[in-house]
Amino acid sequence: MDMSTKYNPKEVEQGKYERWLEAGYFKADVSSDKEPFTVVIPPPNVTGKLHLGHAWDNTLQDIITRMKRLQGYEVLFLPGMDHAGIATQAKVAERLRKEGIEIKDLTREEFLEQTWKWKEEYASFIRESWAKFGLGLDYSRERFTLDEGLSKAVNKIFVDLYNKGLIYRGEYIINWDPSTQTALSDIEVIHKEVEGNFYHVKYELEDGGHVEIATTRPETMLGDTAIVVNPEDDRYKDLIGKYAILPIVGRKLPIIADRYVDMEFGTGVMKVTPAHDPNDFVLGETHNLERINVMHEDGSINELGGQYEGLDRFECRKQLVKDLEAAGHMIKIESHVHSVGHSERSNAIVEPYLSTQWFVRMDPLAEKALENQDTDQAIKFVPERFEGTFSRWMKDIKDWVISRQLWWGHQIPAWYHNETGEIYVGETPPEDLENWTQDEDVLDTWFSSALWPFSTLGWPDDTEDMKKFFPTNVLVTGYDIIFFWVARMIFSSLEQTGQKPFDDVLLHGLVRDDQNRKMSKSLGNGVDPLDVIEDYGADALRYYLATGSTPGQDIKFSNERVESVWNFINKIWNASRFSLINIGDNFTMDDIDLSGEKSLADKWILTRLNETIDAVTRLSDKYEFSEAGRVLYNFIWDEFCDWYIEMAKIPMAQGTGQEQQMTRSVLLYTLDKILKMLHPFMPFVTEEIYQQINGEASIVVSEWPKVDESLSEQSAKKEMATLVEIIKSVRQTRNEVNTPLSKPIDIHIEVKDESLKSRIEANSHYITRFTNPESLVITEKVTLEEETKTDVLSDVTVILPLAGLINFEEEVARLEKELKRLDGELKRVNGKLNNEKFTSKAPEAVVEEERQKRDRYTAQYEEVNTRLTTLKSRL
RNA sequence: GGUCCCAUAGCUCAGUGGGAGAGUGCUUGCUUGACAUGCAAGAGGUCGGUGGUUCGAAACCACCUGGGACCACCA
Repeated sequence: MDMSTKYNPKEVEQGKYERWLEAGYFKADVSSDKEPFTVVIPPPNVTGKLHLGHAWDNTLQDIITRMKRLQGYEVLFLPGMDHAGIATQAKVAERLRKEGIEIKDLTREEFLEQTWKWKEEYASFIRESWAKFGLGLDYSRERFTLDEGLSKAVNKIFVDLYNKGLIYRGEYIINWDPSTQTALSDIEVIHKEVEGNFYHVKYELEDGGHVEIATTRPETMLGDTAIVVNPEDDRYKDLIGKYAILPIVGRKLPIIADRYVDMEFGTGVMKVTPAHDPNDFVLGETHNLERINVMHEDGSINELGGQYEGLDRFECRKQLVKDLEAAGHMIKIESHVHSVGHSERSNAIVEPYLSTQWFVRMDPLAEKALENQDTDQAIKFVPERFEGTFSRWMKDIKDWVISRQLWWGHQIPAWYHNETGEIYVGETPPEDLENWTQDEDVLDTWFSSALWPFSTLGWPDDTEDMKKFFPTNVLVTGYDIIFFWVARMIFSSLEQTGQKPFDDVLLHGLVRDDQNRKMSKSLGNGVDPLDVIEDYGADALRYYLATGSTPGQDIKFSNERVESVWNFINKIWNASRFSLINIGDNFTMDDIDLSGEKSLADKWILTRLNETIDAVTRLSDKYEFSEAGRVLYNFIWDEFCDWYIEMAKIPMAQGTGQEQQMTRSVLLYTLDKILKMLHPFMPFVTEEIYQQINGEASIVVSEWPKVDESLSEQSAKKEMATLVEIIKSVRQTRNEVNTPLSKPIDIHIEVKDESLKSRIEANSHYITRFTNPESLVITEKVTLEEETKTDVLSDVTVILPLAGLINFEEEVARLEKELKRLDGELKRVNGKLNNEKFTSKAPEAVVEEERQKRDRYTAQYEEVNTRLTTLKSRL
């Protein structure tokens, strides 16, 4: 045995991960006949280092897979990373800019070369973090969303969907980020409440008079092509079919009617700008209006903006407002809070923009995904409520813009004929390639992430991995990416493989700081998981993250709690030290023999161990790790350490050889099961202790504990409960009368039941051990003339003669209070039992429990009452 | 506007139909031979409010109050 008195995470963690990898414990064997269990890691972006959210996510995956590995499954925990198109491109561009290089001065190839370098750099940071976290990943199967196999899958799916008519190209209003100059999907746009203005502009009518139109984006009026009112609106009915004049520009705008207009809102008159607003775009389509796009891709005004050409959109707004005011066209400006879309990545204000893009037709895919939830193939969401989040989103989903005007990503497998303009879409380039030009755009990152559970296993090829490890078993991720990722994996997998991508989805929340703010780079409030590991060790961090909240709830990061986990691990460490010291060097797992005569402590702890194994297994299967962790914590600290080990010290100090052997067996047996149950939560320290016991053998590939009913004895629990009650009673009194354990006192225990009396006598050495009596008398009837403290317990009465230490009157008062309490309990219990509705409707077990309580309280009441009477007679 | 989550001890949070719990903090005592990062004893809660369902509600339902998240095209 070589263990310091203090748990040192750095020493413990040193070198373990490398040894696990060398031994190949995490390598999944496709030819194994064991049942497979598969988890794919949610691929982190290669944009930066891993944060606490990753640590949490990965810990849960690792706990699940380590547990399954111990339970005899062929486990595949597959690692990989995401190229993260926009985010990575932006980071690389930023770094280049710092080096004085502008992205537009590079060719596509040159830029990609730089980006691959970046990717390699960050990939190694990420792998270092995974190692620190202790993740049991099969690196032989590591994937990257841009690698060859995955690109093949992406192309195949693009072509398939195109051929099925589920991917199309067209000119529509999309969300445009003028900063990164790319299209964005709806969910990449973050809406924020912004203090803006409502500009009320006067549009003169051709025939005289005017209408008042309110807008929040006056610069878009440069692209107005109509005025619209509600056909039912009496105020404006007459105007329909006439013309208004666009201020400044002077264009004639037809006044049209459409029920879309809300008569109650604003002035009830709306300008229509089909090229710069999604609703106006739809109006433009139904009414066949011209689309005038007045902006360049960088958000500045183009030549169609006349005198404003070249101005940035917000500069143009200012200038236009000035000009409208000068021309007497500005009626009023009201301040107005409204929600404005911002780019998730660049935070630039998103411009609704007319643009030619590629889209996925969502309705048929969404329908399939929703229908699947009504079959026996339904995906189980944990917690359940997120299935609602998923289906609500799927139900009114819009088509998905998948093209991005970037370089870093999967270039769209579409080619345009240089002369005819004909489109070719295929997995391989057209044969006469010199006549064709490939689409410059790449696909949305999430298009490839959506294929992750099967593209990583070799799909579309009919690989052995696909056959063995797909569908995967559980996907663990944050609820914040249900739309981005989970939903898209589900419809993609159902469409492409005909199977669900995973059986279960376990959703966790977000990591927040101590002020309950989301941890983010911009706030600078992020906590680096590697710093936490440096201070407390990976095992403490993992246990904290796994048990710090329930599924779907956010976690408020607390250093204090991680520290208290460190204390717990230190406790485990020292309990193991005790065990190892006491079993000695020559006793091993093979020497465990539980067939001989066991002490009460042995029987009790083995019974409780069985119950703990059962509970931890059950709770973990339901992903209730905080409960499983609590059960383990209580068993280990409160029962194994505080009671069993203390009791085991007796035979170890003064028992016979046989008794010592049994104690060694039970100690080691229990410790072994404890370590195995803890291992998924804290892999490093459990491995260290396991190897202290077993030498080279690794706990990683050991076996999950099983309940052994032959070791359970329910009666031991009851006997133990009585002993604990007696011991606690004495301790309590010792505290009250300020008599430390070092000072022996006389203890009398009155037991009316003969068989209970003999059982307590047989175990009196435990009472002696914990209470340090001068004399211990266990008898049927105690009669003492001196002053006593009397504690009436469930089955026995503890009487301590404490002449001079306790006050007669106080003792009487205490007993009276006790009598009153028992009286209250009795009234409550009798109230229930006398209620016919209770006895007839409540389950028999519950009624029986109440009856037993009544009997116990009655006996206690009588006992206390007798004592009290005696005591009073002496006053 | 719609949907969802949260409200339990000073603090952080478990507990989802039959005895109000843990960690931490606080009080008191203890150099007990694994651990003072520990041991023992203790104080501290009308489980946000109101009403309902039930023999029985912290838990289930409705409404209300307060906090938070997400979704949504209101010019």
